[in-house]
Amino acid sequence: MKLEYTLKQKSTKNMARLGEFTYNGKVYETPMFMPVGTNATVKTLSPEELKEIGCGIILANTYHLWLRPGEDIVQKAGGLHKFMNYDGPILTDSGGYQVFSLAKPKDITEEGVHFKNYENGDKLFLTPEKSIQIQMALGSDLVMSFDECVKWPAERKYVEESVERTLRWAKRGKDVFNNRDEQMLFGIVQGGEYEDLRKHCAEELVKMDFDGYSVGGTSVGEDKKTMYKMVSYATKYLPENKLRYLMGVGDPIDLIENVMRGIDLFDCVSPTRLARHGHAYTKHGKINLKNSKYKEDFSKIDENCHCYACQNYTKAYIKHLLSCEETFGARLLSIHNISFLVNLMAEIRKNIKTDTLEEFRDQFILDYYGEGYEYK
RNA sequence: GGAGGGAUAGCGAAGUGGUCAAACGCGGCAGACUGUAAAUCUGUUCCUUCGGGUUCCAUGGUCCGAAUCCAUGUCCCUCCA
Repeated sequence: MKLEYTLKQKSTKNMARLGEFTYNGKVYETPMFMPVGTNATVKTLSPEELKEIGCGIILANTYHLWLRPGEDIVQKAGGLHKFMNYDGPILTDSGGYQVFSLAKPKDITEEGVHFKNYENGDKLFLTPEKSIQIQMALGSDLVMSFDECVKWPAERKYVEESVERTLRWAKRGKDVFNNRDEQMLFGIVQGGEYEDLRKHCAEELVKMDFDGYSVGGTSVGEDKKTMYKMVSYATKYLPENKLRYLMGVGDPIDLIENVMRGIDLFDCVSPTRLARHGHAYTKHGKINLKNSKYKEDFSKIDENCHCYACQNYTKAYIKHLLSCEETFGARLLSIHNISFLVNLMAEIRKNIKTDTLEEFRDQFILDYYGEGYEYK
């Protein structure tokens, strides 16, 4: 059954919103953070661990699963949920980010985008229709339109053309999707840092009436102030009764700031990638457990954290695991980092209820960055 | 006892007269990472008051100039007895 969003409460001071949806009989609250599992697995973690952490929606990637193992195989397996043994909601990205990360400008055409398989050199061509068909075959719950995630900075003229193309692609994808009962389709707002382009893109998508809306083209190298503007320019024109998903954003402070700008869903590779690279989020900022100063530090990663890693292991032990390149270190840090963001979202929701999000943000910044923090 | 080979920065290993403070790899120390080509990538790694100083087993020598050539010594390895 299609997941249905209900708006429960709005802040009186900013655009923050509290909402919920039910999936397989379980109620999930938004705003929410969604960990990324590109290849139908959140790197190093099992579905059971994800549930224990308190994750709701997780992500998978159309592009990667299309190439390997192929959507037909996932379909034969009984769909993505069965294939990867995750019974919570799954969102699939459309391949739009790979337009940003893998394709060159000349590879982008009106019809679709040419890619070269980095594994074997095969020529690939992904179209909006194909992306939606793959996602339908995968059976994810939240399906993303195929879009162009534009680099930053970009010339206004280019962004203008790109937005129009992304709108045409959204329409083409939607026609193929044909309002399926069991899946939601999201339109993606692009438009770079240009307010009128964001507005135009949002309004045109809303006219097409999607099940939810994403804000894309952020976290591509811009400074935080610019990112926040991009988000405001988009959410301002989106309907209140639909989910809004900010794609690829996961820096802790960005979660708070963008909830205040009306975002419900976030995803980011940071917690898992940083974990594999030895870093941990803490209330007092990000730390690098590989640093020699943790060699004899027998304290928890974060005194305030109740995750499995913090309950049972010390910094010194995790540092040791990282030094030996033992995979358990990356797992423990992945558990911790995702927990940190999941817990942060819970704190955010609590503060929306009491309408104290701004005070919460100010205190968070003070704890995390110390005095004199400036948005960069 | 005899014959040969070798000793280079924390480790492994290039280099065999000037362009060598010495490639490269590992290890060490840091940094980066935002819809994952990422358990990856980048920087740094003799000392320094940034002028320079002291290095390639040790000592002596040849040469304008030596990690590189010669002599002696020390240690290690292989083979033959």
